[in-house]
Amino acid sequence: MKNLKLKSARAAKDLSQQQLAELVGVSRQTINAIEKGDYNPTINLCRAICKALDKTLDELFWEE
Amino acid sequence: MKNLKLKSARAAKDLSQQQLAELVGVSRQTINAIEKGDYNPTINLCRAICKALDKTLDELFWEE
DNA sequence: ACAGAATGTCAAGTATATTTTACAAACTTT
DNA sequence: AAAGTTTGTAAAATATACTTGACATTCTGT
Repeated sequence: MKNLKLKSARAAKDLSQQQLAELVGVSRQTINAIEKGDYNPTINLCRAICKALDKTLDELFWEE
Repeated sequence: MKNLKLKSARAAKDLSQQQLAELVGVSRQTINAIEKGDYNPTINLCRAICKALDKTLDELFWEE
């Protein structure tokens, strides 16, 4: 399922997928795929994304 | 670095690595490696572990 | 001390996360 | 409307998460 929390946290910082990708050291397609929701990133990448966006794991990656 | 929060949360539920592995559907070696800290699990596995141990991502997998 | 369970670790294989290249669609600005 | 940027998506290659099997070590109970 789509990760809209990530998408909106990124928007709140006015970053493009490309810019976030560079900040965390992955490709733009990886960020796109995570937002699109059809995959399963590693915890290290999730942590890097959280730090870049000033959020926690629970805020961006928890789901019931 | 070692994940002692996971190790102690597992101990608190009185589960062996083997039992936790079965609960979340991975091998015992995978749980062992995560606790040992020398690798980088996927977020889906982290979420499954959290649910099995009644913890959140921030509680078990956040690090400064 | 012995037996059984739990843990640590290693090597070789398989599954899948991530990259690279590339192109099309949508949105923004001039 | 044209040009530039952002996003969506796909296929092939590479890196790495995870499995399987096996053995040694430590811990627990009898």
